[in-house]
Amino acid sequence: MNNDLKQLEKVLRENGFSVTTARKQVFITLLNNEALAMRQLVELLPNINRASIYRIISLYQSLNITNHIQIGWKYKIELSEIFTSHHHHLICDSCNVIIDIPSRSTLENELINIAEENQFALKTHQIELVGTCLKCSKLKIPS
Amino acid sequence: MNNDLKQLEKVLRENGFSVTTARKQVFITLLNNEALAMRQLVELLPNINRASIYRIISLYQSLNITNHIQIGWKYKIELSEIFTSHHHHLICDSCNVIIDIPSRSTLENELINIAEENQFALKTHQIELVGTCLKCSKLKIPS
DNA sequence: TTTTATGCAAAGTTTTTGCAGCTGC
DNA sequence: GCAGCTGCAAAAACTTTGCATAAAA
Repeated sequence: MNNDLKQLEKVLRENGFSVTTARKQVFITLLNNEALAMRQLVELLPNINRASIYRIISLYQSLNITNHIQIGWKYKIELSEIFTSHHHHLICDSCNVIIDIPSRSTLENELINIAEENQFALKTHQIELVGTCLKCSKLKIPS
Repeated sequence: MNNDLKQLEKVLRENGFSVTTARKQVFITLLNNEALAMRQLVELLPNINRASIYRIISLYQSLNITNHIQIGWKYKIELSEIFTSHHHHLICDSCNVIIDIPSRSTLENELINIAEENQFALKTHQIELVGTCLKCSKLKIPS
């Protein structure tokens, strides 16, 4: 069976939660897609009730299975670094495309230092770079 | 007159928007407070209509006067680095306190490089470190 | 069989919209 | 005076809740 799915089951069981069809389906959907808005998730899973999807994502948040990423006023859900390689985001403020970029150790170490200096037990972090992608920059009419 | 307020007026005028009482009040409220949820902003400004506050924040977002910062499912609004010194956030997942930390050039340069490598015209960025603050770590009952 | 999760329907929140009237320029 | 804002009220979108039923352990 899929390795990621095994990992999901492990996390759920270790924390005393059941492994259900709905929870697996939500997980698989996130695995097969880029970051999704709740609305998209609901649309992609018509056989699972809206309220259940909210409850599942809420659980996943608290178990650190997913992350929220902020895009302007809205947010999207993606699997956390337990399941995807750790990365950061370039977000185009024109076309809203999200480009995943792998992290690098210099950056990561810097963050670890900052946390230590503030006596902060770091669990996770997010870096979002907001700007304009090459395609949109080119499209822009020069003033 | 307040220097920050002058700067606000400048940004508004340069982009062809009027300087109104409501816009100044929203700005001053953000200036005098830590990051605020929309609901708090609405409560702090009972004489300005809810819808207007949304419209103002929406405008401020697009002019880069404010930023959204993500806290779990929710977000808060704060003034952008035009008005506050550029900083990042340590967010405690237990008590939700937000600690502002000044940035450092090594970190900033690293981000600039990443943007360049991806041919991305960087406008702004956010870094959130999520974990547990010293106080909450101490409170935790060892298992 | 007992506990835990889901579906459904309804309520609660948050955000957006259209339009009339007021303000800033 | 005109263009652009704001207030108001209503709608739309999003999220949460309680309880009956179904699925997991």
